[in-house]
Amino acid sequence: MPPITNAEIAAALFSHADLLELAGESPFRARAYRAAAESIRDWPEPVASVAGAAGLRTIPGVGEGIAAAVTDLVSSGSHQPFDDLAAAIPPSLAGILTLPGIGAKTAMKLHRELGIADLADLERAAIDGRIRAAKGLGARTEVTVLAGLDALKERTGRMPIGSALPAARAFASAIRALLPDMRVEIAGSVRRYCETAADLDIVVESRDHPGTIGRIVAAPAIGRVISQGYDALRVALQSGIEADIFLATPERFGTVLVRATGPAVHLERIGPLPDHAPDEPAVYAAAGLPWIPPELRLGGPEFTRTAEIPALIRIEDIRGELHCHSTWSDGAAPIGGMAAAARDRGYRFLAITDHSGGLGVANGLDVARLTAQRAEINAESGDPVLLAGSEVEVDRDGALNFDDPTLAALSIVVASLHTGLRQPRDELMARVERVLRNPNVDIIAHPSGRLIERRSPGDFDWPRYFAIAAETGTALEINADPARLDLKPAHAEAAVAAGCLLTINCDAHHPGGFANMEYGIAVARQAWVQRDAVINTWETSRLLAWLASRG
DNA sequence: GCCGTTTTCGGCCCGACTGTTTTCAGTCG
Repeated sequence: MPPITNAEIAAALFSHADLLELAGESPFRARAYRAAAESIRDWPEPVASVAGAAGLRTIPGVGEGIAAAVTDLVSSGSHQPFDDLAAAIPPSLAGILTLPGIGAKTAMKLHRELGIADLADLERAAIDGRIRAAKGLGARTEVTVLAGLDALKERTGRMPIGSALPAARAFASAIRALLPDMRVEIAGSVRRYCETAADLDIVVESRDHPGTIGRIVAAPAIGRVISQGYDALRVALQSGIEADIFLATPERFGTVLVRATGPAVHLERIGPLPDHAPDEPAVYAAAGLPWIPPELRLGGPEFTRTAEIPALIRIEDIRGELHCHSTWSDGAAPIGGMAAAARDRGYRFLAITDHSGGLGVANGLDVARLTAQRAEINAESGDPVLLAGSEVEVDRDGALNFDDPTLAALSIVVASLHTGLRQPRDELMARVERVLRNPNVDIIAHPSGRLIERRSPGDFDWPRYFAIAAETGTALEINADPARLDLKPAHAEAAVAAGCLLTINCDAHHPGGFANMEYGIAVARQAWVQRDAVINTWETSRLLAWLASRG
């Protein structure tokens, strides 16, 4: 029997966490299992080969209890307390917890009173109108369930780029360490900065394919080999992520890299690829084309708009960020720490925009704390220039958390809708219009409210949204958090075409959060955005003048 | 169940909204 992989251990812990939640155990206990599961899934080496409980406990989130469970799972594939709970509550029931509005209590009620054990049972019950038979549940719950099931069916099951790209980089580094003199490049949808990826693709330079494959399969990050050919290999990593590895001789590395990067619609437009091109520019040159950056390979506009490519925004154009958080609200670092991180990136300005009081869970600021914070911001060094701001919560009626004099006293105001995103279109649009028409509001953050693969965007009337934003001069954000990527490329392109200004921000909650800028830049480039439309590429003086000209 | 050095217990996200009640439990961000 092959040793259990990190992904399999993590799956057992995740499943137990769900069952603990259903069983009504302490939510902190369930959370502890999930935290340990994530740590183990992402551990760079096989946890099965980590020796002893003491070794296991060096993994963050793994303590005495979970180390014992993992030891059992490694030695026998099972752990008695897990099996006992799974016998009492069907693990498939956890599937219905993914529906918005259905929590552990409701799930158990549905199980006990209606015999529901999985999503399919629940769907039938909702369609038949049987959910209302359960005490405390009504017709509205049936609607919620059916809407949730619809949203679930739209999920792709792919991993977000924010997980896929770091995983690809880590795996590519591991291969480079085994093959120090060979080129190793990430390819596929990850290289193209697609918002989700099904798997990883890696191209490895090789002069001796059997020998190269022999060295790669020894990588500790690999959980098992799925299939193996002469010049290709498909593996499942310890994390459960699957990866295709393509071998290429130096003479045809470019050909293989272009093909492995795709997508098919782009390759079709290029036509037959040369058999032997050592690098990508040679492939494109053979087709009479300039080299096309991977994120622009979409199968259409990159062939007709080649002249625009050099003018597209680049990450070096970004001069600062206009949306970040500190320990004053839900950030992990004090203002000075965030400023230092921005300084390290060469930024000239940084807006501190902690949450307003309306978002209680995020330790939002009231007016008194906002005033105190402004004093702290003003006491900072001035490199980068700090702007005292706020991420102000928009209430369900479109009112902002702070009154106009308070907003006017801030250097920058970022408005956000975090709640009520499922309102009908006319209510949502009325809220947004009220916010856009407030002259104190400079930026709308993550305009659609979507969370990729987790929450659908609000049902906004986008042409109208962009028309009003263009009229009021309010900048719309491309939120670079890979869980959001909001605006998405099509909307960012439409916004600029309508005359809107944009800003690309990481919404950083800790100093490392600024590293997400590359994702936001990729979105902007996919939207064919040029630098000048993005206000945080502007010189500090121009940005300050723009802010001063507003409310 | 995990964590930490103002630790070996007490905290860990907590307040608003929703749908169902008839005064509130459950869910979510």
